[in-house]
Amino acid sequence: MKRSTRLTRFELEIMDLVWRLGEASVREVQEAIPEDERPAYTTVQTIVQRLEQKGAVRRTRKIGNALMFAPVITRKSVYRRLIDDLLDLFGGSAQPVVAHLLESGKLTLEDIKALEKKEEKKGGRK
Amino acid sequence: MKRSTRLTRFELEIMDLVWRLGEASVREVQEAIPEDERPAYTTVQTIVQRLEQKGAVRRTRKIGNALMFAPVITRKSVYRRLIDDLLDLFGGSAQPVVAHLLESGKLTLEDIKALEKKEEKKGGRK
DNA sequence: AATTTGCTACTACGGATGTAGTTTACTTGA
DNA sequence: TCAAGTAAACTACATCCGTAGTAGCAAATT
Repeated sequence: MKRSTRLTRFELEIMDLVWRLGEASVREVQEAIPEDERPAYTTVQTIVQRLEQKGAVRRTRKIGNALMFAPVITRKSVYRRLIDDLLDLFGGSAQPVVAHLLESGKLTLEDIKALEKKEEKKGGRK
Repeated sequence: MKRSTRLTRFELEIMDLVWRLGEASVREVQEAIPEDERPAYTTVQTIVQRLEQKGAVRRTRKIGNALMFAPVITRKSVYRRLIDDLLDLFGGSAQPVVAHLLESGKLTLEDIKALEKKEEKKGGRK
């Protein structure tokens, strides 16, 4: 399987919107960005084009004279890539990452317990 | 406190070496890179210079005609920044990150149990 | 002292990224 | 049908990053 492309921060933000909207025009994506940080229409357009080149979204149809775009890659695959990249930086070990999360209070023991349960359930079959 | 600078992948790799060496010349850093992926001396030099500009390392002294460099920022602060950045992409929640780690087998329940213990010990005081 | 060696400083350059203006083409309302 | 409004395409551009060459100075060696 082809290794999913690496997306930049901004591309990620746009992808997030496309994922949420399911299918959207450039204009719709742009207007989904909070007004106080909304970039120019053409900026969003450029990013969407780049996402298209990277195979992250595709054109679905045309409404009026606007093209509609839909996601091609899944949130999961992108997230996995992000995490894998981070792990590489940490020498491949996940433990320090979790340790940091705990330390900074971003993750609580309760969170972990909840996840454990979920994981245990899944663990058996597979 | 000033927000620590964002380092690139390559800068991170170089920092890793500086941290490990404690104090080192550009040449020493370069030669600490595995031969098969060792970049040109001047490439490493450029990165070290950029790290210096970013305030990540500083010149300590001169040995012969070579400058020595030492880390200014800590591994911990950089790691924290990396993780915080990742969390931002995930909307600030750590849970999906850990869920992914578990799912991909990068993290086992044993790892978590070990971390839990460590954290519980620390948890009380603080 | 003169030559060689090694290091620093400076310069360069292509591709990626964030940001957006301009031109062209299509749609739709009057 | 013709103008007004949008949207797509194309072009632009500064900055960052990875990568490295070159010039010049300092140190060591003969």
